Amino acid sequence: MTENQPKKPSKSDRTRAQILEAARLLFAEHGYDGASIRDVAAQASIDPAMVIRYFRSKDELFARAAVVDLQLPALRVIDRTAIGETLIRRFLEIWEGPASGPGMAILLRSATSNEFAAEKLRDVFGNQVRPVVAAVADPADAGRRAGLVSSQLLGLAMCRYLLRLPPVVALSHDEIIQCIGPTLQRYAVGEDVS
Amino acid sequence: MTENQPKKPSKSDRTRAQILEAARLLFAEHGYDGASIRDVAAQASIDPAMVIRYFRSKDELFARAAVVDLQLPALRVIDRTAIGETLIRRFLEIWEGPASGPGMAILLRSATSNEFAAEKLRDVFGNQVRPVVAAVADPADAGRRAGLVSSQLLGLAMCRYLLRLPPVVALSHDEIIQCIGPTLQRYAVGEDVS
DNA sequence: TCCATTTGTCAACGATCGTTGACTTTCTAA
DNA sequence: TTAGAAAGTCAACGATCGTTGACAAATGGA
Repeated sequence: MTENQPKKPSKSDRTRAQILEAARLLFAEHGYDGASIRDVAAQASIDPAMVIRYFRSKDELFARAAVVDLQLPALRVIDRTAIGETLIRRFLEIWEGPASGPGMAILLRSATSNEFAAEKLRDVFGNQVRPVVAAVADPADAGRRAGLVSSQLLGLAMCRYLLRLPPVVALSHDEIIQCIGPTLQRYAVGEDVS
Repeated sequence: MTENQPKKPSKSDRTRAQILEAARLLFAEHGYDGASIRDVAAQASIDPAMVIRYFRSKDELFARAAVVDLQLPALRVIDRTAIGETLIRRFLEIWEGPASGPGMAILLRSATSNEFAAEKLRDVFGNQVRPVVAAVADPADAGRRAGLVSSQLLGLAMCRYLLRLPPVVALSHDEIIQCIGPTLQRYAVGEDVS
């Protein structure tokens, strides 16, 4: 036994990983409807039947592929004077950093026409974004404030990564931080946001 | 001849209008892929073949349905101290007013997985939003400023009308104007937006 | 009234989709 | 070495899709 994992070093769930990686790539690029199981199989150089064998259905495959962890809890101990800049910096890491996967792209790409993706995306902002805002603002306002923050971040993602609006794509990281950061700051802790 | 139109008072392009209305409703609700020609035909209480007869293909039907006129040119003569509030008020009229159709919803619903819709949406913000911003700001910055404005407006539309994020849905018109207006104001003419 | 154009109906086509089951190959443990 | 499980291959199913063409009904001007 070449043990390093808990129980199974297991030979070919590398196939499983290949399928999942191919699925995440294609779902992020073309959405739930636009990426067929046959496309995923071809991308993974494998038989379409194997996709169903490893994941029971396309829905289940999508559910496995659309996993998002923004890793925001670490921001709970942040000073409220820099929450806006911190949020937008984390946003750029999530979308363009090497570590984070295409989870958010997968959700956002399909959320407009797939109710499961939409619900999952609502969960992300309800369970991951909102707690962070609640930690720096009056918890009674956290809902609205997190919603405002989400509207700006989601719109930026739409314009820059999905719609690829040229002037938004052209923005440098510093420009984004300088332009969007203050907006998020105001949404999160601004006093004029009733 | 009961002439009022140029040539044809024409009896049954009311059918044509019925089909188009049904298509706009379903495209706005379920997107390009989610609304089939058979669905549109059923919604219009008509045979699926008629949809193809009146519009040559589903693509052409979508192109006819996805027509958007934000009617922003009237804003060219606006004082730059209230451009933010003016924009967000117009936004609410477009999305919730009785006159405006579901054109924007149609585009936004499909733009993430349909390249034609994406290109059309880029056109809207390039040919309709950008000129307005260019009229109140340095034309050299108009591209970036219009992009920022678009990111906020598009994100708000996503959260409120498509994703239906509860805290964003719950916002009143006055709250939206109070929260989003200053953001748009800063994006459009703010001095710290390089 | 009659004929031609328009308008609508119906069934089917080819393609693609998710999914299934039978089959063969490969690997592993006794 | 050999039996059995695991991994992979293949063809096909039923459903849905956009689209087409043949045909019937309705309409309207001569």
